[in-house]
Amino acid sequence: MGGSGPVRFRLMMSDGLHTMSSFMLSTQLNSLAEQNLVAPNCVCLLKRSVTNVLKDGRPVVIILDMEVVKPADQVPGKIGDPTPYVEGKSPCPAHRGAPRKLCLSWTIRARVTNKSSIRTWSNSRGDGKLFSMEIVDESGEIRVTGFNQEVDKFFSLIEQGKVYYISKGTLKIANKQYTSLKNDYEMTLNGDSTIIPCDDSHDVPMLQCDFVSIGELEARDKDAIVDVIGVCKSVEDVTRITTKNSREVSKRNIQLMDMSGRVIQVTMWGTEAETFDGTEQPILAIKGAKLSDFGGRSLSTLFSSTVMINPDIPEAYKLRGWYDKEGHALDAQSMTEMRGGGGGGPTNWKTLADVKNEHLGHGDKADYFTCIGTIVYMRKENCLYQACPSKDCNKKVVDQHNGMFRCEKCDKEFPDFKYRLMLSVNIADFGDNQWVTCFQDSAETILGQKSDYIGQLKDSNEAAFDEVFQHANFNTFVFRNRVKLETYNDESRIKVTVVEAKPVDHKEYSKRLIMSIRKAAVQ
DNA sequence: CCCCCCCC
Repeated sequence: MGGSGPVRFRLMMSDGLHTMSSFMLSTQLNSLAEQNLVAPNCVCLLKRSVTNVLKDGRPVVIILDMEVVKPADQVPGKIGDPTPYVEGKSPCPAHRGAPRKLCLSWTIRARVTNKSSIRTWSNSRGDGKLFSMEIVDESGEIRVTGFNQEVDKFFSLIEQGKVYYISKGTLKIANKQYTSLKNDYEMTLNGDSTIIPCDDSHDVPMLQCDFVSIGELEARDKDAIVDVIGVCKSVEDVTRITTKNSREVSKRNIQLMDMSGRVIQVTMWGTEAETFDGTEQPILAIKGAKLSDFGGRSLSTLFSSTVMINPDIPEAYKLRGWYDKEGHALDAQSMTEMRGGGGGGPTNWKTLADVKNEHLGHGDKADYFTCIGTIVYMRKENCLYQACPSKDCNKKVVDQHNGMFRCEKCDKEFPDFKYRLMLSVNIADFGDNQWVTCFQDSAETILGQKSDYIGQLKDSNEAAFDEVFQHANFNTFVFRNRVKLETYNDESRIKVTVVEAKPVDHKEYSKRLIMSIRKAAVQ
């Protein structure tokens, strides 16, 4: 049994003729042992059991339901003179004295926890179609695959969440590379297999997860398949991406945090990404997520992953309580570090005073931060420059005063130019203010107009040009900035360049303020 | 007998 699972009790049982020590209590019967109801020499009635065969061939009988018909203190001692049961050698009364043989004519009763869609393949070894499912009973879990005829026979019968009697499949060694299921075997349905729905199924467990702490993912191998549970601390908007195979797919990143105090980025795909609502910071349990080394460590869901939102399991309630009480206020460190500091990763929110107090930009590399800022002043003088008209060249051109404009970078003269923006803006928040430089895109966002139109106004209608600036003043934006100490003429000063300016998402902003207040209240 | 699982 794995190190972190519940205690498992092993029993030696005797039927008066033989003893066998490879009995195990299923965990829901642990209380029988813990309360000493099951004690040496008590007489038990085995009502339900399943037999598993270990890798080395030894059978293990998992006791699913058992009644103690006579407590130990009412039994004088050992009954009979039993000898250890030896597979294939000990005579077995139930088989009229013939050696009992463990054969694989078995039937299991298991719940389908995950069912794939039908997939086709075509390679050098042939082609065909298949579906697979994950099933669980009291004793464990296993993946089951049906090919071709078995797809036709069973696919439509199977409903995720339901319980079935399954008999006569072929077992083969599982390739651990593709699964987080705790079973060394996988089952393939064959021509003899039968699957029959089971209606009385309340006692069959739902799903088995072996959650790995997020902090522990650092030590796991890339491409490992893991089960995780955490709080969806924050969620990014859904985006559409085009894959290498030119397929379009929806994608959404979330930040998942657990009691290790660590955060990891999880990417969800397709419909799951589109419909996921993380605004209430739900608990997310994922069975079979793939660990990637992107950004250090990050996770991605697979077609085979099972994503559960606010699952009804103890781990989820524990996490919820922990997060609401203290976890939310933790300065959690992410396992997923974003390169360049700018894109995609967790946002580095700062007030303008923080930027100065924490000496951002004083290190070797530039720092990136995001702030809420209100425009209090813009230098409209020199905010436009005449740039090279060729695509992707924004170099300032030199007016040749003969109707031509020269680009040094392209080493070419042009009869025209394009206007580009480079706007100095003073932004303020509640505590401080800061001069920042906005280039083309962010300047256009702030001014609400395209640069060529602004240039046109400047040349033809100064009142309208001024009006654009009047209109833009005192608006508030979210600014993502790059900050770096710059030295010239022996003088150092902080230079802040706006990487992106976007409108304030007031819902998100309010949520973050509430978080800050909570955090301040705890400290 | 599949094992594709995407993007930065």
